[in-house]
Amino acid sequence: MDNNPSPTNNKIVTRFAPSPTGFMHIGGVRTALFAYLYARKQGGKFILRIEDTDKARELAGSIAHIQESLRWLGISWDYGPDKPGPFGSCVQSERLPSYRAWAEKLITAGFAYPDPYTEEQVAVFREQATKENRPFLYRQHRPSTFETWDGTKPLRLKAPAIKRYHWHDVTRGELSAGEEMVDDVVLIKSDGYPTYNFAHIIDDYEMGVTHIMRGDEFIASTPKFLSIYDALGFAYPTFVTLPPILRDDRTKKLGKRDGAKDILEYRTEGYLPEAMVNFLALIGWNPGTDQELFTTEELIAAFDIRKIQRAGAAFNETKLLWMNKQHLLRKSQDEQFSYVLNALPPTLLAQPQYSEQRLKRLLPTILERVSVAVEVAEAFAVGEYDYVFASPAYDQSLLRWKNDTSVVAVKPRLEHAKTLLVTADFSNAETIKASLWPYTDEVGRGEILWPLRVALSGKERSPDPFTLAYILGKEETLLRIEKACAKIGE
RNA sequence: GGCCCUAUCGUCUAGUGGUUAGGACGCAAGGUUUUCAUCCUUGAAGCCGGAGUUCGAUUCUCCGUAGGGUCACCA
Repeated sequence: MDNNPSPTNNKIVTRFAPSPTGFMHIGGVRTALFAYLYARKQGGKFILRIEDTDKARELAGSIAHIQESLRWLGISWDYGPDKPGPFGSCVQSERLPSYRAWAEKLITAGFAYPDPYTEEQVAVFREQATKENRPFLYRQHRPSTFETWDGTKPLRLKAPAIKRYHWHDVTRGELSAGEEMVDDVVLIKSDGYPTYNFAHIIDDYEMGVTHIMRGDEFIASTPKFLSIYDALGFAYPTFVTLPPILRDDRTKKLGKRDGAKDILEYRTEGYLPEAMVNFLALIGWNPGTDQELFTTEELIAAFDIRKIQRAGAAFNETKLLWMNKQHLLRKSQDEQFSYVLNALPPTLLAQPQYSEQRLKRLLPTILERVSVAVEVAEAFAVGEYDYVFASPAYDQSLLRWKNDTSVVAVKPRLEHAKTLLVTADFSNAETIKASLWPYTDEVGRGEILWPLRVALSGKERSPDPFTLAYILGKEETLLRIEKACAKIGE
């Protein structure tokens, strides 16, 4: 139970325990994040444990990939595959003697026995149960006498009690499940590796894990776990069930088979790790206030497991985009500049008018139109900013303001604007605007601002002419107006 | 099929035995001294259904309904 734990309680230990079977997606990362946030909030420890007890499903490179994913997000671990703890390795395949020792104790105590059946025989039992529409229970076939375990057969738990189990869950309250959920589960497989059921309990015990955060798919099997705790004589840890993350359409849980992306793909697309962390924290948790934008430090300070949601939540990429933009806008100018620069095609630097200064002046314009780096790349790929780094080529009829009958009418206005700009102060868009403003009042706003903007950008849609003039600088601005005027004369 | 979990705008969510049910994303309209974008304002949009308890239920209870999970020598 979570009885208002002290913020300096060093005894809090949480863990994230993935199996190295591929990349990490949103769901796994969110579980890791909550365990991390809680440990940091409580001043406790966070362990990254690798559950590699299924050799068949293991995928080479997964461990490194998982670590890279967490590091990208700033989720740091106190003990992990690269940092053993006082309890030894954080990789289950390196902890086999420990599982073996506990298994022997259970055998001695009469709580474990070798499975006398072949896999085929057990499969027949299971098919029979399925055919009869009842849950499969191995213990209904438990042998009356136990053989000696030679390590070649699966070792099973002899469930210490066939009963309804009750337990407390921080987010779900009082839970229970009937005896049909209690069974003689496999503890050690015939290949000598422990099952998840057994190994995670031994590890959590030996590593001093106090709070277990995990998805709600584990609620159903909790009675099986509790039987094992009881047989081993371990006290139960605190259970914290996390709500599932659902697909966009809410039809099912987000999973790898249903298009869940590798979390590192978001990095490739240019999402900021702090935005991703902020976003994930708010799926299934809330601070109880209206605050939505958090730094990771703020999340740690605000995190409270009692505010974890019960219901499943859909993953909504549109809001992630918005959140990324908010975090991007809060970055320093230097950080924003390198962010944008990294997203740009290398060919841009070869553009005739490219300069760092011009790109820097363009920066606010870019950032107010995109949310993430891939959109920056896309904007440049479709030529949205071509005019900034090369003289625009365009149809002169575009220069005509809608109130003018002919494009010729705008020429004298552009020429006058040019004379005003010759003496204008170009230190920013506002000063440029000030020099032009009286004249726009005189001839009409659209009458001069539209053709001026088109003369500078060549585009139907673009930033305002003052901003454009500032980005281009005085020399280039005057040159482009001149060119536009010349074009009208043709 | 058994067992278990869940249910507030389209989405993420706040909230209470009596509230005009609040915020955010998205959407729509208007405005911010031309267009696009930004920004601001406004708006549409919700308590799954039925009983019960109660003076009063979105809130508590029960029954439905819907969705999800689970019943491996996977985790």
